[in-house]
Amino acid sequence: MTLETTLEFHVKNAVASIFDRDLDKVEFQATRKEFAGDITVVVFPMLRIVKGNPAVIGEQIGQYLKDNVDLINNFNVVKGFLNIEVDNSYYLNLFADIAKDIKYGFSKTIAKEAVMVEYSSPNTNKPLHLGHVRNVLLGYSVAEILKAAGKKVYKTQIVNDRGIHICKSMLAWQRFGHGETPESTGLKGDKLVGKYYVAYDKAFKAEVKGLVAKGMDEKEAEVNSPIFLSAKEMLRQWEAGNEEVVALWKQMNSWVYDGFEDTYKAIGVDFDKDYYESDTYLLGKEFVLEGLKSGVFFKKEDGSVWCDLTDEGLDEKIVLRSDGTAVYMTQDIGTAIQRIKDFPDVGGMVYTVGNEQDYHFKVLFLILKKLGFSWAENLYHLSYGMVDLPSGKMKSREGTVVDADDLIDEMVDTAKDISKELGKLEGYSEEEKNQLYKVVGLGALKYFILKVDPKKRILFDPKESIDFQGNTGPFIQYTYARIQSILRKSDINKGSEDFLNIILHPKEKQLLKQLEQFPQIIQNAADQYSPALIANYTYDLVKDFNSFYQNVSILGADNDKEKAFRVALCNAVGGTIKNAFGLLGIEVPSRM
RNA sequence: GGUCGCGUAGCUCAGCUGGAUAGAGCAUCUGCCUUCUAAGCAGACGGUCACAGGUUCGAAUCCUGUCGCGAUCACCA
Repeated sequence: MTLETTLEFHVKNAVASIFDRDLDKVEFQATRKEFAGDITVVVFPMLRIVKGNPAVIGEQIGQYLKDNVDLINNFNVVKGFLNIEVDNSYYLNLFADIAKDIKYGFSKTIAKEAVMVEYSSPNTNKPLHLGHVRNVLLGYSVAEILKAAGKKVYKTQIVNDRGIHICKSMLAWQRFGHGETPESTGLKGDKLVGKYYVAYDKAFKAEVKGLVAKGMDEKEAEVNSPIFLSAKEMLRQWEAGNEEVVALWKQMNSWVYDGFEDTYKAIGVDFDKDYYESDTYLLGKEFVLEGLKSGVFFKKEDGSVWCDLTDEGLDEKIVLRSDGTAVYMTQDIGTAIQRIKDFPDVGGMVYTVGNEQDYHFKVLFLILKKLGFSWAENLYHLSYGMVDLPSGKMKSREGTVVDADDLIDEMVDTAKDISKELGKLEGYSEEEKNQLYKVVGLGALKYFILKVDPKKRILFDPKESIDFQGNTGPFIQYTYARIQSILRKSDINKGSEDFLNIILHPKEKQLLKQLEQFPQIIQNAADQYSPALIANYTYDLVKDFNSFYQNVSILGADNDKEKAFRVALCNAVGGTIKNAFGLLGIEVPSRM
């Protein structure tokens, strides 16, 4: 039972006993630090039930609690706020439970019904950039948070492997590539393919320019450019199953997948199952035709198929072109259905996709409901804000992207520079050092992105480096390393000590209050699909720890019992940092 | 134009379903390494919570309108 539920019970009793009235709810908040007390009851909302002066009512309730509840030592009333001082024994009992639980805060049960979390939906014509990094970090973290909150989770990605975009790269490679491969060039596969996507665009623009010079209208020139027509023809051949085209498609996509795999590995994320649009768009078409029969969709004169959403306040939406080919919506319908076929225990899905697609997912979910799938009630679009540069949106074709691999390398280099300057790694092997630089560099990057509310856009200025001080990943990692150092030096065995009559230092009590909140924070983060809540909580915890660390001597405590308690407290805080960061996909170092 | 989102310190961000004098970090300035890692601690400076109304005992938070920024409204994905 939490402190609030216990107190709620007693406050209700107090009101019943003093005023002969029944309260349906008691409102709590943390006591502001300028007042004495640990938790505060807000009296104002009670005035509807109990008439009178809030200060007087608070006084009466406070006195009742002090007289009747062992847990409560003292109280004071400021305006309508009843500040309650809770006996140390409550916090020490709480600590006894926390200390022996290595997964403190995590749900002890796992739901039978699973949720599938989709994150990352890359196109196979270019490398991953900072926008993908945010997507991947968010999705991975939310998946971990849901697990910690007791959900069964499958992680998945959807690879957009078919369409005109990849044909453009293929065509350019055929024309200008001279048979280049990742092996022959030493380039990562995705980088090589991306290079030809850019090459295509360059050739395309040159052709358009030429046509415009000959007097053609620009729009017309774009549609009639020979290289664009060739790309379209290649797509037609692909859909017709032309062997040579399909072979090239497989070849170039496999290069890209190898490249993606390296990047995912560097970031430290994985998937339980990959889906490819080339595998699911046909299933989507099937269900569109079925929906046409059942009246969910209708056909226009030109043969295109639509869904009428005007009753829901939206427009009509196309689900199949007049030539019978699939659109984006078609394959998303197919992919969703395929996933439930593959994993029958999935009862809902989370789509981690940028907020530019809010409308698309609104429509997709409505359509799936109309098709009558029960799981369609439990779909959630984890919509996140774009990552923009000072110059505006990132554009692959114009080369204004922050490449994922480059960014990771830069972060690791920065970590290395700072670490060397500080020179605290005596005795570490080169390999251990390099491993540490990665942990810290990635920690800085991941925390930088995850600490902000997912729905807000992020402005990333490549000229300003990501901080390693203050509210950052490295600061938290550093605190963890400090704790490990203490644990290494302490000769205490962290057995089940009895700490119940320790006299708590205010800094210790503050830490225990902070630890108390962790389980609820995990639940909130899961309910709101927000890693930012975990990040901010961890920062608050770490700030409190550092204040404790700097103001209270741990290994120099007055007696062994106190020392043992402080070491155990360090251990609990360290474990919580590690677990919380695990939810963000961030590792913690034992030294730094 | 319709719809959706955002607007908090010079900069980057917190602020839970309304509660006390709106909090952190960075930057600037002060102190603190003969004691457990100074990527730290303690402190100073910095605010008309875009603006105007409304609801309420009480509004950064809820409602309406205005302004600004962004996204979206394709037989693109």
